[in-house]
Amino acid sequence: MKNTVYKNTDKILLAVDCIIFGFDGKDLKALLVKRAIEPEIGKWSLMGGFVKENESVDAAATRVLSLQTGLSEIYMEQLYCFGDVERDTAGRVVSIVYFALIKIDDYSKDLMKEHHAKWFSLDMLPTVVFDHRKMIDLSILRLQEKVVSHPIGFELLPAKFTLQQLQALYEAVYNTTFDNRNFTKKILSLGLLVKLNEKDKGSSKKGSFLYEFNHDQYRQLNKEGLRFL
Amino acid sequence: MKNTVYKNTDKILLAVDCIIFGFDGKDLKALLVKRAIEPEIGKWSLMGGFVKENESVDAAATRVLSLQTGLSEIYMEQLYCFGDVERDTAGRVVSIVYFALIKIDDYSKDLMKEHHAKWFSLDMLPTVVFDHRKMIDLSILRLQEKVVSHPIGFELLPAKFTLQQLQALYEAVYNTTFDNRNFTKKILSLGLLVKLNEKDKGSSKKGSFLYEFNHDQYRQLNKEGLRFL
DNA sequence: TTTAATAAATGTATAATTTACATTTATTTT
DNA sequence: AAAATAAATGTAAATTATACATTTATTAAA
Repeated sequence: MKNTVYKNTDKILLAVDCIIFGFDGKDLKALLVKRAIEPEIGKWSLMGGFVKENESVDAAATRVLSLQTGLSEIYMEQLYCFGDVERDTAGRVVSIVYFALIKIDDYSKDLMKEHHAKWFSLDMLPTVVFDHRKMIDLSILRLQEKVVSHPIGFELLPAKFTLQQLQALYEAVYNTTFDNRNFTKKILSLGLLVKLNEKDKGSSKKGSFLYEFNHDQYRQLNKEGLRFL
Repeated sequence: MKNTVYKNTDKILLAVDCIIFGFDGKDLKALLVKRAIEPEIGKWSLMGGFVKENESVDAAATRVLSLQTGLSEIYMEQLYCFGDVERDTAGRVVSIVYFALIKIDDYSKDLMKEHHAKWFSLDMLPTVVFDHRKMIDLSILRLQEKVVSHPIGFELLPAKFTLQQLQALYEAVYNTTFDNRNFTKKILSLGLLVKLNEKDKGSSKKGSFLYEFNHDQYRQLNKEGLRFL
């Protein structure tokens, strides 16, 4: 496509950066990579790339994510456009940031090595390039807002999980603790969970029952705009 | 600033579009203008303009808004980046959309004529260019989310207003009706409003008391993340 | 085989919040 | 003085949220 009509206007480099959250059963983590190009090569960074002229911004984000994680069909949404003139020290680049939620085990160790990627707990993040810290901070806020009305456990937990894991996830997101009786009561009352006839024996002698999400009910609640905690 | 490092990447035209909401005491309205350039010249459109190479995206939005409405220091936030390849029929243009809230009377009739602008009730919107309808729809959703936790009355109502006006605003945003006893109770319990010793006699023989926002309490609640209705 | 150890599962009473609902009040006009 | 009009106001019932401790299932050790 040619810009036949809009003459003499300033074209700008457009990038996408992706912040990827995962949950290891205990902590919320963000996936960072060692930056592969100058400037700041080798420093920790969000996954990013440039938007091509014939590519939608969404497609660019999907491409970057897929290229670096090997994952597709993951939960992703646009977060914010960072557009300060001096945000990238090497030139004018406006960045559209996306945030994604993945099941931490879906991301293969091989790809991790290949792209020099590493999971960091949110309270142990290293220094990152440019304005990426601002991006991460904003994404954590967005995640918290999101969680209020969207059952994100879906995206971050394995298909079968225990109530303990689910509660730990919510506690990690909100950085707080909940009374487990009240938490269980509330979550179960939503009809979102299906109790399985299977136990996870990993963490106790008694074992704890595994649950699955009820996808239909999830979609229903998403539409109606439920309110979680 | 020169892009000295990033070679051979695709630069893209960046635009900002602004959706401006106002409230006339009865309906929520959006401010549209007749598009001043080709293509689609003369059609209804959001206010927009191109981002300059040496200008932040935020600054571009502020500039566009200020240029066309004469207003500064108005409530504005970034909404979303629309980045489909074919969204603008005349070339590749990625648009960052902002949404703004203004007091409807602050926008002078003269400027309105000068820029061929017009307020439209949200349920009587005309056909608009490109993907502006999607932008408007998304902004209405955002406004509703916003209202849950932010006292936007501030931005949309005159400094002195009646409880009736405030309730009408919330009813317009949510497109519903509230019981006026419960609404009053709830709003007053937040300590957000200051009752004045003045009445507005415009709408009844008895007249209704005017209120002001308590700015300190507003900021406080904003920080704590209150929950409205 | 009994006992000890461990984490999972569960219930109830109280407090807080939300909802539903109709009458009285202040003022102006006739 | 009476009628008309919209504003202002309270209470009881239902729902939801909170605080809080014991019992249960299972395994490992005695």
